[in-house]
Amino acid sequence: MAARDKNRPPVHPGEILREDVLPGLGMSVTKAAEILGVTRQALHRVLAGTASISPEMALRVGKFCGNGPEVWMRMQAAYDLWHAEKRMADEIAGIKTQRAA
Amino acid sequence: MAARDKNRPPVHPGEILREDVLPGLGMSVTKAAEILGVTRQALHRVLAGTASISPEMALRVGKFCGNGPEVWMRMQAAYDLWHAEKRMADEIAGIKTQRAA
DNA sequence: TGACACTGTCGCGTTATGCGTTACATTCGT
DNA sequence: ACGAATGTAACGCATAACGCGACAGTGTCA
Repeated sequence: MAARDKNRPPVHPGEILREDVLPGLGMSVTKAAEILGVTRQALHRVLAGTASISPEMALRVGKFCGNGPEVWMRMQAAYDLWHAEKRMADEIAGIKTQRAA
Repeated sequence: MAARDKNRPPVHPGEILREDVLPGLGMSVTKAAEILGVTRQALHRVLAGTASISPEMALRVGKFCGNGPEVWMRMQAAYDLWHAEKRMADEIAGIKTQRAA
């Protein structure tokens, strides 16, 4: 496993779709969107990183690729978490970890 | 690992908080919410299952418990996925898995 | 009994987001 | 040049997390 640098943002799931999955299948965005049952714009938003992988989208893409939805959910969670962590760093630091009595 | 029955819905993360975490610490909902930096109502919504664990909430609870946000993210993702899968079963079944050329 | 804290809910407003729809400009292959 | 695919943008809709205020029920303690 090539662990990613923790100081660098994780790749957006759409990046994988755009750069690996679709080229690997030799499939256009329009055609993929049609198969997925969403509009090409909705898929494009995911590819461009302006929309997240929703649970619904993860199910679609997971079935489309054959690797299941969990992979895409994990990628999205890692992405969301990294950005939220960066944004809330100060506030989180102020929360004291509790100890069991 | 005690794998859960796939036909039964996964536990909501709030259930763990309510039944294990808070009792283990002997802490009230009001006090916990205060430490987390959210309103007691917001925390209650999570405990009651009427709100999900957002990435922000996962960070708070993860720091609060000391086990990190990933556990809570995974629980929420499993919960969301199970319900979405149930809801979209027919539509997902209609998506054909693609084969690399 | 009365004062007080905790809890479960409800409603409202704010903000954010995924998705569909329509529309427009650009690029590319034939 | 024509058509297909693409990248964007704007609008509306539905959903959802959160804070805030309010109210009722419960339990505890002086």
